[in-house]
Amino acid sequence: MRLSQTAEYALRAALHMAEHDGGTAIPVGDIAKSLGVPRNYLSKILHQLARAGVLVSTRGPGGGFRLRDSPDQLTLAEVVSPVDPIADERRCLLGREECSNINPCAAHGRWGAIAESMRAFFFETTLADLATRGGKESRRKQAIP
Amino acid sequence: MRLSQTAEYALRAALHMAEHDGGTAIPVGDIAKSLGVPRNYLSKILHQLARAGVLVSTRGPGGGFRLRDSPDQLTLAEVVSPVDPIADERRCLLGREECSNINPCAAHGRWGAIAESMRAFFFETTLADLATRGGKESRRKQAIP
DNA sequence: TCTATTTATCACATAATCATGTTGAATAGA
DNA sequence: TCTATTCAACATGATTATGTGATAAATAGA
Repeated sequence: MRLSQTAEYALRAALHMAEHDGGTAIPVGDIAKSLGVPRNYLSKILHQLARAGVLVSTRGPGGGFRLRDSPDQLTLAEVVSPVDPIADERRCLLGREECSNINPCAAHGRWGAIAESMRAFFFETTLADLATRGGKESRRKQAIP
Repeated sequence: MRLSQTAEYALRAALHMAEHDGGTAIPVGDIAKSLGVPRNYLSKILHQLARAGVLVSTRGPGGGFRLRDSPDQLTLAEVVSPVDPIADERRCLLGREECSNINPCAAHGRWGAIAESMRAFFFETTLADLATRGGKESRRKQAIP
């Protein structure tokens, strides 16, 4: 009942880039060392994010990965979804086919509210919101007060 | 970001038993057929629940599984935890060591509220609350309005 | 051009999850 | 006691998640 390891790495790496944002690319090795996560594995994850358009990769000396957009324009959902199917369609906690929005099961309403708040958190929160570096912590919308 | 397949099976099976409660044991085969899940796999899951004290198993003709307690005395957490570590300690969404309740990261507070509501849902909701069969839908506490 | 740096990609290794099949043990009832 | 029923236990396989290592490709700069 939590983020996959992969998604967690992706999020922490993106956050690290947001916090050390300078428009300059950061090598995988540096990020891996900072976060204390396996280098090669992180490399693959960042590559996935690059293919998804969340990051930009540059090869060769001075290369590395950087965020495609500014941190206040990237939601957690955008970072996580390429590696972990977040907020999927079936809102029903149980896998019941007979349960839908039209004919909801008892869990539907009560769990639905929680699922919705989770969805909102991932889709409304930006990297800038979570970055610890002081300064311009602009945020988009605020679903959770 | 959802229950494991195993936990979902456990929950659905327990719910099925709550809805067909008569103090009588139900064979795995019947439950598996009703839920449309693999029989042998469900058997192992129910066995785990029995060892955890959530279910009682009876062998031989007329045997099967039944709930140890009445549905309004069994929380979702009790059913799910034997097969899926739910609501674990680390409240921090990211795996940051430097993040604790004393020195929280930016995600901490906002995500913490959601994590807490999830925890409450699993620990305060009983099988009776989710059982669709009409009648005595007694509930313990109501954390989520 | 040559070299150092860095991502991209491929091939595995390992463990967990998900699932199936088979056999053994217990038990109710004839 | 015999038999059908049912859980218990074990072995095994498939798939996915997680992680490692080696090599190829790109590129900046001397």
